[in-house]
Amino acid sequence: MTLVSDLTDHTGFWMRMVSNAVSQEFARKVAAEGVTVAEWSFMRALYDQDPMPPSVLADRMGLTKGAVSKLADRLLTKGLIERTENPRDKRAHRLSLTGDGRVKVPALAALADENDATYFGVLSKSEHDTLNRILRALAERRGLKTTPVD
Amino acid sequence: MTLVSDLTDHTGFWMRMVSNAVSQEFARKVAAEGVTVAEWSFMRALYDQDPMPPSVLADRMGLTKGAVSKLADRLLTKGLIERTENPRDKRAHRLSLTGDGRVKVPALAALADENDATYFGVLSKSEHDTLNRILRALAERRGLKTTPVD
DNA sequence: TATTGTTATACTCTATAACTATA
DNA sequence: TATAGTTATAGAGTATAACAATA
Repeated sequence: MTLVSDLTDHTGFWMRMVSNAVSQEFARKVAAEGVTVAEWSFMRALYDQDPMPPSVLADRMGLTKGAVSKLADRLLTKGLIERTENPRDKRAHRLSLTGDGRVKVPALAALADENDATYFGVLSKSEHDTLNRILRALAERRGLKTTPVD
Repeated sequence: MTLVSDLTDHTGFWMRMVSNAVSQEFARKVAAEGVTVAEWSFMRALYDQDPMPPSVLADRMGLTKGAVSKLADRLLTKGLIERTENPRDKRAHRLSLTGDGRVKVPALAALADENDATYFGVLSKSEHDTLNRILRALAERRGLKTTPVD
């Protein structure tokens, strides 16, 4: 420890380094399927509960309404989701996966599995379990519950 | 584990979530000092070795030359660094901290210390050591050696 | 008036590629 | 021609705020 702490003295530094590497590699993999990581998270959320209003999706993903609108626009252009009006409340919209979108989700999930295995497969079972436990504890302690997308 | 793996099945998901929270909180703290996280990394690198050509800084930080130029422009405007010509090779430039910039580094380092303590202080000593060890091992295994900035 | 969404604007981070000046 | 750096352009991610339509 020098008088002025070094960047590498911080756990946050190493976490950011590893996290960025994992995410960037995953971004490259999903790019081959024509989507970004944020779009994958968006589609994965709809896969479980579909249709869903933009407001709920924003809450789930920890994004603003504006950010969700922008993501939705891109996915609409790609033909992966649909946007329909709610007849009961014409202010409200409903987002859902198209057939193409629904087909794509398992392929993207497989890429996520593969990416995780590549990065964390070098750990022993016990190390991997410990890492998962610590990360979940940290997330819970800070009240994190949204989906990070970058 | 469902047929299609969930986002939360992946260690990468949790790491991204925690890492983003730590980084975003740190970004808010350094914003109060008028700089971004990328600018802090930049200044911290110059604090140790000053002056330094943009090309070396790009290599250290894992950024392109263009990205370094842009960051340098912002720090110049803020009066935190200086850019001078190398008289031996007039293509080459040298970047160094100004007096103001040098004074600011220890304050920013203190914020980094504080941020790390806030987030990881909830872990036991043994957990914290294990986390550090695993993160460094993962970084080393993947050949990571640059400074993440986002 | 309050709420749901979209649109406009802006800024950071980052990359690629064109360009300038010098070697 | 090769190299150091800057500038131009672009796209993702994100936020705030103004706006439109509806309740």
